Amino acid sequence: MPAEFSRRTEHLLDRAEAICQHRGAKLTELRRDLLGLILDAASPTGAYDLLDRLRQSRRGAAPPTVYRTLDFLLEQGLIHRVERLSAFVGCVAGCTAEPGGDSHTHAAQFLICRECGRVVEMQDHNVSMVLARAAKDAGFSITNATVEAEGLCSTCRTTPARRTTPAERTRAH
Amino acid sequence: MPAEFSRRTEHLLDRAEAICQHRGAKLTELRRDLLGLILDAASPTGAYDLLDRLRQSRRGAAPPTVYRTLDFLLEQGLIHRVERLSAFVGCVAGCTAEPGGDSHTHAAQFLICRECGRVVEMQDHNVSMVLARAAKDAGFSITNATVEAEGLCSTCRTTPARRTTPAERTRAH
DNA sequence: CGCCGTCTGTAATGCTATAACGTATGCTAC
DNA sequence: GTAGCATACGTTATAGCATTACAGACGGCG
Repeated sequence: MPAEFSRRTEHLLDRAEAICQHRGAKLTELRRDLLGLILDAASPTGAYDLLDRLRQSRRGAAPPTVYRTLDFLLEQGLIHRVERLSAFVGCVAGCTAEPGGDSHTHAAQFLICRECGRVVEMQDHNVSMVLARAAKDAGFSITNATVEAEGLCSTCRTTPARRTTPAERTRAH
Repeated sequence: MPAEFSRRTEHLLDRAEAICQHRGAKLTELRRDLLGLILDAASPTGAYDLLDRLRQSRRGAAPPTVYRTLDFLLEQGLIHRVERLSAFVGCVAGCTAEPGGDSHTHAAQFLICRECGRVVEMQDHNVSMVLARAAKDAGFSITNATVEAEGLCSTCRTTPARRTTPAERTRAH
């Protein structure tokens, strides 16, 4: 049976399902469950963490189960991979796009706070444009870019440092 | 005994050694050898590939040998890590900086051709500035950014596709 | 029905990175 | 000189991330 998620997540899942359907792709129960786990997590989550959680509803799950499903979700633009963390995070923009929307790839940038570990997703057009421009000057046409910045978030710059653990971040909401 | 490298690489190694000395860091024989291997390779190289090559001059080398040394070289700005490839590449700018130069971190961007696999390093100020600006608007101060774009290089856009193997790229020059 | 493509299960393996502990060497202070 | 300390490196084991390869299940379609 399908897993249960927060109201917000269930809503995003329904939108994602509509988007997939419109594209002729199937958001199967497995895919829906995994996407739900990712969307419900408060921060980027590793593949094996997801596997552990997935096993609570699917006993037989194994690494390929997760990686295959992640590949699908990445292709559909419903999640992102954060390279520096080897972790995956939901893409609200991808899940709420108009079902008719053409491209499923949109440029994102991630800001990772080295103090509290929190990750923020930006979708800044200037960044993508300037990067594309610079690449073009080098004779290069970009299809897809990874932009991940490490630094301090506004909270951690102004308050005494306190690093949250991954577990704290993961289950919050 | 120290390993032997191309003329160009030996020259870069000498410069790197001067830079380290100026900073009070020691470019030991191990570190020099590994940096030489990285600089001599024609493309980003994985840690275990480097380990294999390193063993030709150091029988006892093991993963920590390599990773510790890579950490040192990264700290000194003599190499970069390409996240998308889990691989390491020499930084000519880092190896040729003025020994008096202050910061050893300079922003770099990588362009990875998905057809031929070649990687180009850019150091575009606009990209760093626009990214820093966008982050600031989100209340974030960047210390360090990963920018890696995938796409097609000028050659691969104009000629029939022909993907080189990692091995071909690695030993070229 | 028989074929084919997609999705998932299962076992094994490979690649990337780190932990933990030991040894050697060189520097500084006394 | 030697005690104390820091740095560099050796060695063994293990943790963490990802893929290969093959098999079964299921649905659509000629």
